Amino acid sequence: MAVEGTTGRVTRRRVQTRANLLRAAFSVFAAKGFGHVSIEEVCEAAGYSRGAFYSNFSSLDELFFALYRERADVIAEQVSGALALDGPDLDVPAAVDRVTEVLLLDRDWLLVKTDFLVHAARDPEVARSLLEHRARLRQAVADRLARARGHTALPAVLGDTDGAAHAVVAAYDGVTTQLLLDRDVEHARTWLKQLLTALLTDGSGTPDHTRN
Amino acid sequence: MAVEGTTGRVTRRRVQTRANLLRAAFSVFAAKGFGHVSIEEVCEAAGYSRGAFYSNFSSLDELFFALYRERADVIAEQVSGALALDGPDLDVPAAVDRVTEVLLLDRDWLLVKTDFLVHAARDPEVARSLLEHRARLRQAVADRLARARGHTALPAVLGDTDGAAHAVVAAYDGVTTQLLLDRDVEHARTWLKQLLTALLTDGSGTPDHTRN
DNA sequence: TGTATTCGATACATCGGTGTATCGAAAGGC
DNA sequence: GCCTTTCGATACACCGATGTATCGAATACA
Repeated sequence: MAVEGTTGRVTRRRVQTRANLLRAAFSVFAAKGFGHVSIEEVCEAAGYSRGAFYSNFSSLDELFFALYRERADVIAEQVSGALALDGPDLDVPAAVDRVTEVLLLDRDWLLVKTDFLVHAARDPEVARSLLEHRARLRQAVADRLARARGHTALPAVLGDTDGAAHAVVAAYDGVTTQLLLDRDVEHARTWLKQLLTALLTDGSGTPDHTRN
Repeated sequence: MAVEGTTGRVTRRRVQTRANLLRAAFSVFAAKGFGHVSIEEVCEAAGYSRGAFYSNFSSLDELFFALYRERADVIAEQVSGALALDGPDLDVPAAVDRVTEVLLLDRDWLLVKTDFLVHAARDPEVARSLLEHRARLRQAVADRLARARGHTALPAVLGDTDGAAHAVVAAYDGVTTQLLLDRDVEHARTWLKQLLTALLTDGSGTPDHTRN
C-alpha cells in the first residue's frame, strides 16, 4: 500500500517505524551508496523486517527520494536562517562564515546528496525537482547579496546579484567535490571562504593553501 | 584469469574484444550508472557472452576502474595540449576558451566521471588515486598560469598560482554539477568562461546569465 | 474493556545475476 | 598446413534479493 489517499487511522506506531527506516537508510546509503544497497540491508539496519518496509514504501527509489527531500529541506532552512540572521544589511564576510559552517558540516550528507545528483542527472523528472530546489536556495543567496549592495561592490564580470549567486553555488559544489575526496572538512571550510571572498569582492584577502 | 603476469602469447583478438567490452560498458554506465549495471548488460551491449567478460576482467569494479583510467588519461592529454598550445607566455583568455571547449564536451563522460567520484569518495584507496590524477592536472594549470604572470595579475585572495589553479578546478567541478542537471552545454561553457575570468582577473568582463 | 482495523513479521515462490567448469573453435608459432 | 595454446560460448549450480500472501499482534476508537 505505502501511499495513502485517505487517512484511515492516525497510527502512532507507523510514523515511528517510518522515521526509523528513514534514519537507518540514511546511514546505509551514506556508507554504501545508492545502487549498492538492498532493501534487506536497510531493514536490518533499522531492526525491522521487509514486511515493515513494503508497508511504508513501495520501492527503494521512493524511500531514497523521501529521505533526500526531508534532509534537503532541513539544510535549506538552516541556510536561510544563517543568511537572514543579521540586520537588514551589513557584513557579507560574516554571512559567508555562517553559511560555510552550515553547508560543510556532515560528510554523510554530502555523500547522499551526490548520489542523488547522479540519480537526478539520469532522470529528467528528478532533475527538474532538484533544479527547482537549487533555484530556491540560490534565490535566497541573491536576495541576501542584494541587501548588502553598496557595502561590498561585486565584480562586474559576474553580472548582477543573480549571477553572483550562481557563482556562490558553483563554488560550493566545487569545494564539495574536493572534500568528498580528501575528507578534510576544516580545509574545505577555510578554502570555501577564500573562494567566495575572491568571487564576491574586488580585492584584498588572506591566502592559505598548499594542500593536496 | 584476467590478470596476466607473463604475456603467454600476443593474441590479437583479445585486445579487440577487451576494447569492445570497454566501449560498450561506457555507454551502459553512462546510461544507467554504475551500481545499476550488471555484467550481463555489459556483455549483451558488447555482443559477447559472460565467458568473454570473465576472461578479460575479474569483476565489474575492475572494468569500471580500467574504463575510467583510460578515458581520464585521454582527457588529461587533451587538456594539457590545449594549455600548452600557444607560445611561452601570453593570452590567458584564449587558453581558457580552449580548455573550456575540451572539458565540457561529452555529457556521458561527465556522468561516468561523477559516478567514479562517488565511488572514490567511499574507497580511500581509489580516492588517493583520483586525488593524484587531479593534482597532476591542477599542476599543469598552475604551470600555465605561472607562465602568464605579469600579463594578467591574479587576485591576491587566491594566493599564488597554485591557489588559483585550485580555484580553476573548483569552478570546473561546480559548473559540471549544474550541467549534469540542466543539460545545457553551451550555457555551461560560456558560464565557466565567465567564472574563470572572474577568478583569474581583477576586473572588467561581459556578463550574461538569466538561467535556471 | 471490547472490538474493528491497521501494522509488521513470517513463509513462500520466483527471478536475475554470479562465478565456475567444460569444451569447441579461433589464432599464433613453426 | 599442422599442432599447440588461448579465447570465448554454453551449461550448471548457487545465492541473494524481490514481491506477495497470510496471519498474529498491537493500537485506536467506542
